[in-house]
Amino acid sequence: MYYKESHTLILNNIERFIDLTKLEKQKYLSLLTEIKVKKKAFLMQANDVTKYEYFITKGCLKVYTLDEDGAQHISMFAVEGYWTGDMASFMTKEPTRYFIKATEHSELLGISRTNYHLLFQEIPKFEKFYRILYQRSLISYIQRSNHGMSLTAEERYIEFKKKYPKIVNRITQKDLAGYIGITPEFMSKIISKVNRM
Amino acid sequence: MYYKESHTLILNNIERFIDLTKLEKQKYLSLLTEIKVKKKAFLMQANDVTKYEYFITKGCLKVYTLDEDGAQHISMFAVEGYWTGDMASFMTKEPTRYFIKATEHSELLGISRTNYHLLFQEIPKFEKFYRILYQRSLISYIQRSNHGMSLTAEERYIEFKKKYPKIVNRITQKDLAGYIGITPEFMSKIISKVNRM
DNA sequence: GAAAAAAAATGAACTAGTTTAAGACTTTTA
DNA sequence: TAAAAGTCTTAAACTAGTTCATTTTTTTTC
Repeated sequence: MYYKESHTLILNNIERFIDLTKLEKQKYLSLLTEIKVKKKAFLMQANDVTKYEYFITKGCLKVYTLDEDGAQHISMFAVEGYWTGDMASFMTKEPTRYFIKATEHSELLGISRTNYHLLFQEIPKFEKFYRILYQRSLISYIQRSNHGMSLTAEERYIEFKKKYPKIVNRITQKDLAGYIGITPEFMSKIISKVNRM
Repeated sequence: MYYKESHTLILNNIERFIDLTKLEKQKYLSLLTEIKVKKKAFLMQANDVTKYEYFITKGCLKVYTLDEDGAQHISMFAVEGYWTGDMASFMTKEPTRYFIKATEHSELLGISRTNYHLLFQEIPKFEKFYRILYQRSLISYIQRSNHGMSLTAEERYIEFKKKYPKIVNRITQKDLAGYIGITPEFMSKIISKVNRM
């Protein structure tokens, strides 16, 4: 039995934490929707009520909010193998404050709210999968929220490069600045300084 | 059937997300350990391998890391009704980088690593409980990590007061500075400025 | 309840990061 | 493939936040 590449990718991701029978895999895959997003297109915009949670099988997207001055505060870059979306809006049906924009042509698998809840009824061990997935994300966000408030911008940049060496080369300096939490001008200074060292 | 106050508190917390039978409640409570921590005593110190995850039934604790200069970077204040610990160390058995210190005489219920895993075998619906608990924590940490890098210290202070009005009065200004991510001196200036407004 | 220790306030000199502006370089689009 | 739009660099003037030092106030301890 062969799966297409995107399906292999998502099943491998899930089988890090739980085992699935062939039948369960089929059932699971049947609950997903394939989505393509062209470069510069939006997967989500502020005030949307988001209907899906997403798994990226190809490409790169940035998740961000806009402040009054129009500056982008980027909360994550999502590439192949990452999960993304706005969980708050997904769960509560409240409109989102986030934008999700493809920075490359991207392909995703989405699970709708209905199917997300159905999934737990049909294959209860997905509770375990999500329990562990959220637990791990939580660990890294706790760290990020601390570092954001205690490290200098230069230290955060060096850490980002170490933690996500593959992502650095796929995004613009401007977007990286939006993630690190500084202006593009200061990002430019930091990079030239760090490269000189 | 009556439960003691601390047991009522933790059961109510759990029953926000799942229903439990009397038997399940008894089973669950039997897996917990009661812990008391005197003011200024440590529940956890860097390099410990943490054996428990905690639920606070009384008191207040601060969770923090120390930097090279000895400054405390506080990641949370845990009061009655909150869950705390170091999930990374709890899960992986790696030594923690965190300190958890009681800022008031505190009482907690702890679940050991063994019992945590046993719990999922004995009462599988706890997977759901933790799935939702982690999901909600994740939502608020994502927000905090963004705000930490995009709001000014004054904005973060105002937001903290709005979000945790009861906690503000229980902690020192110095500790609040460690949470906001600034020096105690600048915290003092912000507070006097905001009060003047 | 006096002495000691810790927290809070204030101010002056400093540094990390912002703003504004302008020119060079790169990518996108027609 | 030329023009337009966006990105990157540099620099000068500025502001948010730090550091260090001192005094006052509050809390802890014996």
